Amino acid sequence: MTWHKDRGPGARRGYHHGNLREALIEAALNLIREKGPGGFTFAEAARAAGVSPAAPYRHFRDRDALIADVAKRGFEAFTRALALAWDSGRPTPLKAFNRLGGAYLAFASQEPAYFSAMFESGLSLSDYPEVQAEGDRAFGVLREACEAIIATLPKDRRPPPLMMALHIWSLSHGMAALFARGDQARRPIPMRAEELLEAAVLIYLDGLGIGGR
Amino acid sequence: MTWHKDRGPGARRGYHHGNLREALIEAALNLIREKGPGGFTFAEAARAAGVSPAAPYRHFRDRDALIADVAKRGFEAFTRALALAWDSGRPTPLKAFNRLGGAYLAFASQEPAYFSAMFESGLSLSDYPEVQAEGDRAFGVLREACEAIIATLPKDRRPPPLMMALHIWSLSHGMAALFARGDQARRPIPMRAEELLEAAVLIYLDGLGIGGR
DNA sequence: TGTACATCAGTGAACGCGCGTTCACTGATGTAC
DNA sequence: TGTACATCAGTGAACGCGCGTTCACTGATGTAC
Repeated sequence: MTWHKDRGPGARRGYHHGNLREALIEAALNLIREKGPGGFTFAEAARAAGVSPAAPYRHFRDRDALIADVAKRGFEAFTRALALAWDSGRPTPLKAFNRLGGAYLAFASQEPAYFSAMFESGLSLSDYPEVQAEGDRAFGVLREACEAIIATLPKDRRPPPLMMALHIWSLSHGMAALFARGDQARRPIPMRAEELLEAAVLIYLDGLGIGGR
Repeated sequence: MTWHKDRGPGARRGYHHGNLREALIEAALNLIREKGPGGFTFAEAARAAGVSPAAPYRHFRDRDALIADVAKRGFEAFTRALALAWDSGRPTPLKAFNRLGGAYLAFASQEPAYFSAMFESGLSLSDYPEVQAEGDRAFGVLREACEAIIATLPKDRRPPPLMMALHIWSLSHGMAALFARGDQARRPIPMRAEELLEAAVLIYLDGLGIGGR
């Protein structure tokens, strides 16, 4: 057992932190979770990481750059969660599709800090193309799923995949942002958001002529 | 023409502002529009209104109280816009329903400051019940519209109105927040958000067995 | 119609605070030979 | 394997700034009689 290999998360080695970049991001997530994306400061993140207020500048150009990094990581985690839920459409596209919606809501609920950094931080996406790119990858999972669903329809009744994907995204996102988010801005409703979304998706798919009655 | 009656908006009478409360709200809207709900300060609102930094305390307990008032007014305007679009379901519930969706998107696009104060300011709704109440009234318009649509269905195929209203709200809100908002957080898509929403609503209604093919 | 007075809605100076950022610096780490 | 040196990733003190909030105050307005 040596000092160097066995320190836990957040422990300090001495003069050099060793993992400051990660520690700052972790601190940012905690602060955003508690106070929203507005109530997070560079200085406080430094303090939480146990480091002088000048240290973060070795890793991030400024406050926005840190938030952008958080948003990017959020989208990476989001993409993983969605892809895991979709699981290439197994066992059936329809079942997998419903899992996908559930995963969207679960992410908003369990990772409110990521969620608000990704969607409500006010970052200009054009200033941070790498964030946008990760967001596009997450959307790609959704679109892929829509394409698989569409493929089960006869050729003359297939809707444009982009349109369908944007519909499903809007529906899921609206529900997540209004009723499923994991912070105090959640609006209470007398039912489970997962079931609400599932019902909406069923009706929508029915409207497309899929599954059903 | 007297000095007292003819001053324009924002003009000062002298020692007493005469309309400070309104001026502060107007200033807050401008600041939120430019910098988001986080980038708005009590002090700057006072400056914009041409008044000392202590003056706002005569009208608002603190910064949050001002934002809450902005959100409340936003919901009032929103309710009016939705009710106007719905127009009691004239000439037909279906046509009016589509106008309603358009009005939702138009509000997000034309009033981004209200929109973000209402939905993204991080206010705890339970701390400001009057904001929640106004939000509920806006939702009431949507629900009323859904009930009118549902009434056109045979009795044995009517979905629960609350469920349908929450579906439509989620769909509209997601689209507004992602693709139709009037600020820099809007995500560009290669089609008009209004048409995208209209298509989604048609498919959804079709799934309910309304209108159609 | 005047006058005295209460109330209202501002002023402006002051406070303590935390933030973002910079600077010259220094301890720790990595590498060339 | 040592040693010299370059580079990296921190320190800590300092700065100017704007914020929120308070305070005793005062000018303007409204009202009772």
